[in-house]
Amino acid sequence: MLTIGALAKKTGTKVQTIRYYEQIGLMPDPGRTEGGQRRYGNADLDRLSFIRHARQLGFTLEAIRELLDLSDHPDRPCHEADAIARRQLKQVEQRLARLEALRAELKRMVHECAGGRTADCRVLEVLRDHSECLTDHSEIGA
Amino acid sequence: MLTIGALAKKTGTKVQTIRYYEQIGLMPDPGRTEGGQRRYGNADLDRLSFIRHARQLGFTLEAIRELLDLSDHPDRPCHEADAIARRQLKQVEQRLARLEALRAELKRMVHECAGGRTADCRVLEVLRDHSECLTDHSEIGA
DNA sequence: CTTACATCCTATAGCTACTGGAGGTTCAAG
DNA sequence: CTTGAACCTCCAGTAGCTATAGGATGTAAG
Repeated sequence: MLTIGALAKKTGTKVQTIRYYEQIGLMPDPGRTEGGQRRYGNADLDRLSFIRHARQLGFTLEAIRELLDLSDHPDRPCHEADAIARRQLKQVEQRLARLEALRAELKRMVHECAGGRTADCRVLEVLRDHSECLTDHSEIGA
Repeated sequence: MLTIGALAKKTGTKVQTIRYYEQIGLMPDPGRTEGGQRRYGNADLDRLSFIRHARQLGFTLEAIRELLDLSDHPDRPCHEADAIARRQLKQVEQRLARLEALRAELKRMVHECAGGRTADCRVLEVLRDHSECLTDHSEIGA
């Protein structure tokens, strides 16, 4: 039986994060000691490892909820899990494309900066005038 | 003189977002009509365009605050603006590297899924067992 | 001049995925 | 039996918006 701190260490999760996962129903209510402290077993360790791994691969908590649900029903067909993973892959590829465009633009900005007064700074100039951009980057964020 | 809605349309920003930028001090308090509605001029349009463009390039609002500050003082040396852009470029490159690793892993997962029962699903299996991964992807997010 | 209606106003809450702190309790070692 | 690390709950905060409620304003048509 693991304390929450031991489970946290084993999975590379913060204690608060585990409690948070419990709160939102991603982790089940664990057993408790008489004094009210949480104690975890191997099933909990597996489940949390799954969650953390999926997070590292960029899946949202909602997607992970679905994946866990599928994982809990071994007899159902697996095309749903496949679809979720494909969706994730697509998103990653879109973000990659956007980031590559950003990198090009930033490189251009930085390389053209001669290091004089801010009045002549290419970095600021490019930000001021979108029409100087070569790429589109219309969507926000990355 | 532009209404907030017109300014929003011109810059591809939501009305609420403009009010939010004002609230956090990124946009100045605009003039108002007798009835209390905001009215914007060309300086506001330029400033908001600058902000939006920088956001599209992935700069945080804090970085944008610095860039705007530099932009407001044309006689200062510009190495700070350059440093901010370089920092941003570095971050973008790091994210690119991570996303490329994720893409590889997701591709492998998806391609290995044969489409049977969830019990045999490669997607779920890989998530369950991190040791099956080829890449590291230890940091979270993307 | 009035009415209709789109747009505006403020204030507040919500989103994702956590993280941190205050103030108090429990557990295990010595 | 005492100490002190680790636990507990509850609440607030992060970034960067977005959405809603409930009401006021501005403008164009009749």
